[in-house]
Amino acid sequence: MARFSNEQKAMLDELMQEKICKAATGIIVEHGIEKVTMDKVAEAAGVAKGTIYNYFKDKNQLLDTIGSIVFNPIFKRISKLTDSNAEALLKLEEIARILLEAFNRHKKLFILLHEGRMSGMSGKNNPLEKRIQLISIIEKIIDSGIKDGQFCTSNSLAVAEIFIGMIMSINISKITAGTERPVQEDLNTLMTIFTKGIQQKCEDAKK
Amino acid sequence: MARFSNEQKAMLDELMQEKICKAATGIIVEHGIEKVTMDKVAEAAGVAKGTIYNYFKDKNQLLDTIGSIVFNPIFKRISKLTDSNAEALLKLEEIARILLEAFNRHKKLFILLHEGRMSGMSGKNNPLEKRIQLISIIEKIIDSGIKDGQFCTSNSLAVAEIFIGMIMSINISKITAGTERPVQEDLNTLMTIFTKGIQQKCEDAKK
Amino acid sequence: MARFSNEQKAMLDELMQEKICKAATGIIVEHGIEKVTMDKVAEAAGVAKGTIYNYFKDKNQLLDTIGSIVFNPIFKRISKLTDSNAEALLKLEEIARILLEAFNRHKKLFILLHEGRMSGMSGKNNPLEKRIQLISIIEKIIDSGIKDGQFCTSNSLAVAEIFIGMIMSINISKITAGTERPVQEDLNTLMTIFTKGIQQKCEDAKK
Amino acid sequence: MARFSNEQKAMLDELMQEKICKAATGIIVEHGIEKVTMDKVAEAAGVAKGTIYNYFKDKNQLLDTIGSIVFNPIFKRISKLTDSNAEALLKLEEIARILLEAFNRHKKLFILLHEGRMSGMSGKNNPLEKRIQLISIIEKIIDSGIKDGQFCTSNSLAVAEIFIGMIMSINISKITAGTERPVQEDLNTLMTIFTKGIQQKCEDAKK
DNA sequence: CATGAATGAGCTTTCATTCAT
DNA sequence: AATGAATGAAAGCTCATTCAT
Repeated sequence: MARFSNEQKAMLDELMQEKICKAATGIIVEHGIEKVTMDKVAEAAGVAKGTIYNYFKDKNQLLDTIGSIVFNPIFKRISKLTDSNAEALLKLEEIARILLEAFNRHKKLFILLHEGRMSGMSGKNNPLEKRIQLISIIEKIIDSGIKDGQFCTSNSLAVAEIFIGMIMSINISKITAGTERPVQEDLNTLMTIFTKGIQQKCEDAKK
Repeated sequence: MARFSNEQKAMLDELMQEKICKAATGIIVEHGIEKVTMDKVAEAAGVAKGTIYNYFKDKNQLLDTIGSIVFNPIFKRISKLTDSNAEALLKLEEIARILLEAFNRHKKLFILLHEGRMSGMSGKNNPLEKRIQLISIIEKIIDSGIKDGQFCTSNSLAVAEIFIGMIMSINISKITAGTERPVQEDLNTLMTIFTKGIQQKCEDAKK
Repeated sequence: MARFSNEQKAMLDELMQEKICKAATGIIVEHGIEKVTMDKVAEAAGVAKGTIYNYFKDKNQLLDTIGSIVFNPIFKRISKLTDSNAEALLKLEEIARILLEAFNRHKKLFILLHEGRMSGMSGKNNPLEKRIQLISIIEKIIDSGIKDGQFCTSNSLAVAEIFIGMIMSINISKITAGTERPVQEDLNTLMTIFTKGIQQKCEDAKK
Repeated sequence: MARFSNEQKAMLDELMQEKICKAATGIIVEHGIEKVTMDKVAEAAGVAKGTIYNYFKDKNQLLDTIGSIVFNPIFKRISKLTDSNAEALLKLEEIARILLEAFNRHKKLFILLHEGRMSGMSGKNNPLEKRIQLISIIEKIIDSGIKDGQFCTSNSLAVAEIFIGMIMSINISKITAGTERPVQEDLNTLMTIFTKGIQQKCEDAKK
């Protein structure tokens, strides 16, 4: 391979990583993460077992990478969003949209990640860790909405947890029950409930 | 062993099953499901490894049974509830309470089950399967609420999915983020949002 | 195996350990320690691979045990000797005899151990560690011989190292070159050289 | 590559072999022979893994060559010595000096070789084989010393084995126990014991 | 010739399951 | 029924060697 430039090599590397990740992802989606063995990944990817280890330090790193593929774009989009000065409710709607759309892209993999089944995944890409990050982001948005007088709730953390649950549950059902609805429809249903629920005037709550 | 009547035998059998399940559950809760080995279960239960196989076909059946121990009482309570003629909103609140309380009782075990980490769990006790059952029950309650003019939504299934997601997300956070709030508080937060969200007049929705 | 008493069980355990150790030793002797694999040990011992792990925590412990089998009796005999109040030269001769005889019992294994090829062997049974212990014991005997006016040397440690080297070298040759001489003859040759070398009067040394 | 003459090519080959051997030796000395992998050798030598195979048939041949690098100069010096007509005792002293000094030069590498840990080393450079050669040379010197009336022993082979053992044991201790003494001091201790031991008058032996 | 990605045999270890007692 | 020693398939990982470029 001495004939390839660094650039080309990097591309080939990436291609290989992608091939292996796709193979592993396929197994996860098809049979669950606990059925992922390096042998099967190798076979599915059409490479030798040893080859995987040329691209990933070990099984954990492979699974981590798969996690990153799902999570990184999501968090990048959400980061951009939170930095903007859109109003709170719009931000929340956008987060919901991002998560619903991301699901549509990654399908079954997404729910497995969300469910925390990726026990092999270490620290920074641990799905449960990601979930906590997400909730924290949402909590802050809700807090800012309260400050602006848009929302009224005495427990923004619980509300954030609830909000993320609403979204994820829709995603989970799309897999486990095979429900098929356009993202926009789900987004409307979800935001209608949430908006009404949280936008009430605080006086109402006191009654 | 002709000394024992069939009845007595059945009782002994049940006792033994319980002993083994408790041992296994202890390990799950203490160290996570992936650390459950038949050796450890046997040791914790104070029986020989082979003995477990006299009461459970295999490891999967053992894990299944543990799943049942958590889910059965929940579904029994919910069944009773749905058969009653309480009004829809009250039924939903009661389901939320049952699930939030069940979690408090079973703690870590519950979330492991919910998360679907119980890879060994087959069909009928598969947590995801249970989730679908639950959603179906909730959907029917919502439908009846719509018929009664209490609720207004064009997609009762999606709303049911959202409702279950709200509850489960709170439970998940109690483990993963260690949040500690009284069940009643969470129930209030949750029902406030949901009630406002769904109780809207249908005219509002049409606008 | 519930029918066996603890005593009988212990005996069977010991027999099994012995069987496995012998199998492993055979491979070491025949092909060298680096060719020892758990597969081959299992096959040679006529048991399944997993069975070995019922008797030894891991490969290291197996190799350690083999080391102990050789070293423990030697050190037990030598301990008894050093505790006695025999005169220094006699003690040394006895140590030489013990080591030469031990070799005859353990043949090729012994030299491999001595040579430190047992890289897999951990701490306490590391052959090189044992060698150091041995040298330390001999050094003390020489020191006591000096105090008694029997020996004259300015560096008892170096002499101890030399003494052990003489013995071991004879043993090594018995394997590598296949020399066959009665232990007593080698002992005579060895002690003649060593005695004359060290028993010189100190005045001689000063000249 | 027609630009290089055969001679030049041979020189380049040798340079390359040296570079690779040095890299491998460095790893052996630094981390032990069991840590030598072709990857690491290639990296340390600054060549590609495949390149090594252009200069060495396989890993064994590489290790063999390293052995030669240590042993060849030793045997060359010893050869010269035996061909001379110095008297026997002087020859032996010189051999001891050569081996003690060689050790000081090659340190850890030397002992690894001596210990036979170089499992990969085949026939002619097998350290144990070298040891046999060495003993044979020493035996002949002793025999000539007997003929000259200098030495008196009934078993020159055993004495040769003992002599080599004395030297090697000192070397081994320098590594394993970290003893540090000047070569000359060890040489004195060693030769004093050996000389007195073997120079005895034969009448003494007969008593 | 040099390269280094790909290979796959081979390693140690785990553990669900069986079955003689 | 109860036992637990024996089993061996299967896992993750390493590394000497090959070979297309």
